[in-house]
Amino acid sequence: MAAPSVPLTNFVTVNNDRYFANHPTVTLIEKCSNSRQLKQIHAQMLRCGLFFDPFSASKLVQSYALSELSSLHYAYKVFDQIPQPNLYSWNILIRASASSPQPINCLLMFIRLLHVGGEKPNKFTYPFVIKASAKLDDFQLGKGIHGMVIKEGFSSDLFVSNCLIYFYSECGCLDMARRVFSSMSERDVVSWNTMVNGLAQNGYVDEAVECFHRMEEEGLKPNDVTMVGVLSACGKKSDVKFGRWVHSYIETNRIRLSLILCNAILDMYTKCGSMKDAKKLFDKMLPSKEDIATWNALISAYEQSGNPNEAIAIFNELQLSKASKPDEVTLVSTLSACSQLGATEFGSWIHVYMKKEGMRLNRHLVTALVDMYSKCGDLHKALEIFNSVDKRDVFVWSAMIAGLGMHGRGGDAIKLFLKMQEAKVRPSSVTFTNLLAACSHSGLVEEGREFFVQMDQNYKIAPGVEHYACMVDILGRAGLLEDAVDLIKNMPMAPGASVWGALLGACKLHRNVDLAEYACNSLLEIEPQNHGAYVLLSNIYANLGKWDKVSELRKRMRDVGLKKEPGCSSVEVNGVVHEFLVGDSRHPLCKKIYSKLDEVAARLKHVGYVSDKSQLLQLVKEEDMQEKALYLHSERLALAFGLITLGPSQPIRIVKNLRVCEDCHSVIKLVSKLYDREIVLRDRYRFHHFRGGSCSCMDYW
DNA sequence: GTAGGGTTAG
Repeated sequence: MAAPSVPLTNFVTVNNDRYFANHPTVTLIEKCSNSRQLKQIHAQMLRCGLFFDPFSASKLVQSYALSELSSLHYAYKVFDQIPQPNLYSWNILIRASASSPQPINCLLMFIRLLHVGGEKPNKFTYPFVIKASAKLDDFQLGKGIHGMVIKEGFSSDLFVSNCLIYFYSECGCLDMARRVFSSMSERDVVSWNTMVNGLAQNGYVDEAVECFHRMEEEGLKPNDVTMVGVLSACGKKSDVKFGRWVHSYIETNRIRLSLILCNAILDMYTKCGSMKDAKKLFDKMLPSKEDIATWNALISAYEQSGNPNEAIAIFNELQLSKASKPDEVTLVSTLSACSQLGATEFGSWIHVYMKKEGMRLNRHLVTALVDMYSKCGDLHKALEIFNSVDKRDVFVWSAMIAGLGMHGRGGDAIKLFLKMQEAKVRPSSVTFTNLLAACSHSGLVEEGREFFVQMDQNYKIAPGVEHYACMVDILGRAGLLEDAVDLIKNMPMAPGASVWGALLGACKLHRNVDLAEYACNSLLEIEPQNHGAYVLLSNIYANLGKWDKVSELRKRMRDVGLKKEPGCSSVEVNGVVHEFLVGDSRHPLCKKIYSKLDEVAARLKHVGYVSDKSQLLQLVKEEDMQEKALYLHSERLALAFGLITLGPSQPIRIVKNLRVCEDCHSVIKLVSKLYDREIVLRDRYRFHHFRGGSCSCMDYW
């Protein structure tokens, strides 16, 4: 005789489950306050046969899968013991899996239900399966499910439709989201919220705001979730005036100030550049600090307002206080702060922390890691992360293209862009900015021109002012100054400061003084306080020996109350970032640093090196002092400190706030050879990898 | 004869 497939029991399987609906043991399930009690009831149900009643078993599965005592894994095991699970039980697991870290299980269960379930999915099944498709970012799958929804007659269900709007928005297919939304015969607040948020998330910010107004007109009362979407749109528009209006709207309409809503307001002010409003709100929020979201808001506020040191200080405070555990959002912002500082060691530490905590890499984290490793000079590591993930969205691709570009690997950036197309990921306007910047760093003129045309014609992305600036940069660096000027003259919008800045840089490179004066004056009309413009023009004059013009310019700077932005370089040693200003003597190892510089100078002289003083602002007339001024450039102090403190096999990674001057560039090249060191320098525009006496930029920057 | 959906970040 064949062995029975179910455990041997004396109990009879009960098919008429109605009988047990109000069984006292079943009603006890909901009263359990810990998992031990739940397991006791479970045992009792097995003993008396109640477990084999589908209704009672479903209540048990529900408790395991969805209550605070939940263990989805255990719920699955219990489910597999039920001889004939009812649709309710199936739906419980489908629902719980959709919002679990492995939404794929939701679909596996759905398929199992279709094949062996013996019951058809109902209106409670579909919303979760659609949600899981959205979380898996699987457009084809979701579309297929949408087809089933129509076929099975659930397309008029409010919940199903709302989920479909959510799904299509998540996949970036706003046309379909709008179509579902407008085909609905009734819409509730969730329908509107999903639409407002979907529009805002996909960058249709004006339409999101319009949708919010329409919602009001149609007599629906917006709630906190609606306002989060509207604020997200404000942040993306950088429209602080409207943002303040929304803030007061929330207060006058007494909309529930959930923590997420508070954070969204905070975030909006930060994005609009109003740290004053942000700080005011944050101080009011302090009592809820044990919540990670509030910490996140503060960290990201500092990070996004250009105060990365403060952001990291808050992160450390959070770690020390143990008030709350960092989550994905915390790490994204903190990684971004590391990117700004070039703090490789701290950034890598966060990466290790994530692995240790078993955090799943979401797309935001992947982007942040790729960005951090790229900007900290470790392109190899950035590529490793990029290659290790199989789902890449437009942000991940764009970040990697930017990374390759800033390291002077324009050709590889273009190859990656082609791969991105093979992967059928639609490039955004940011992708093209990064791609054009990559062409610029590598001097790829024809490729740049081609992409500039393609983005408009093939991808229907109209070039913005930033794309024009890149294009002017590409043409200008290559010496095609006339083409650059033509392009500016034919721009459909007013050329911004970035466009004139690019032209000015090109003029400096090619020593075109007339055009430089024109570019500089145009730039100063827009930004009268722009240090860089004065410095660049002054360098051009100095290059040509027009000292009278230099001093005239210096006077003009003084008149508008400007000082040259001091050069500042940093180098990270053992996780600590050391900062040096030009001519700095504040560092405790100051004496050693200067004697190292003397040694470097002597060795350089020995190999016949002569310094190039053409780029100095004419601060000092004496030859001797001029040499001294170069000598004191912040990147050299950082370099000397790196030589003293880092082991011979450790690369010296320097971050500078301004562009590296030509003389320092030559010196660092020589040092990399004489001292057999790998030196990575990040300046305001790009990376320079020095090794064996040459630089990855091929002296083109 | 049990039940469900939408929110902050790069």
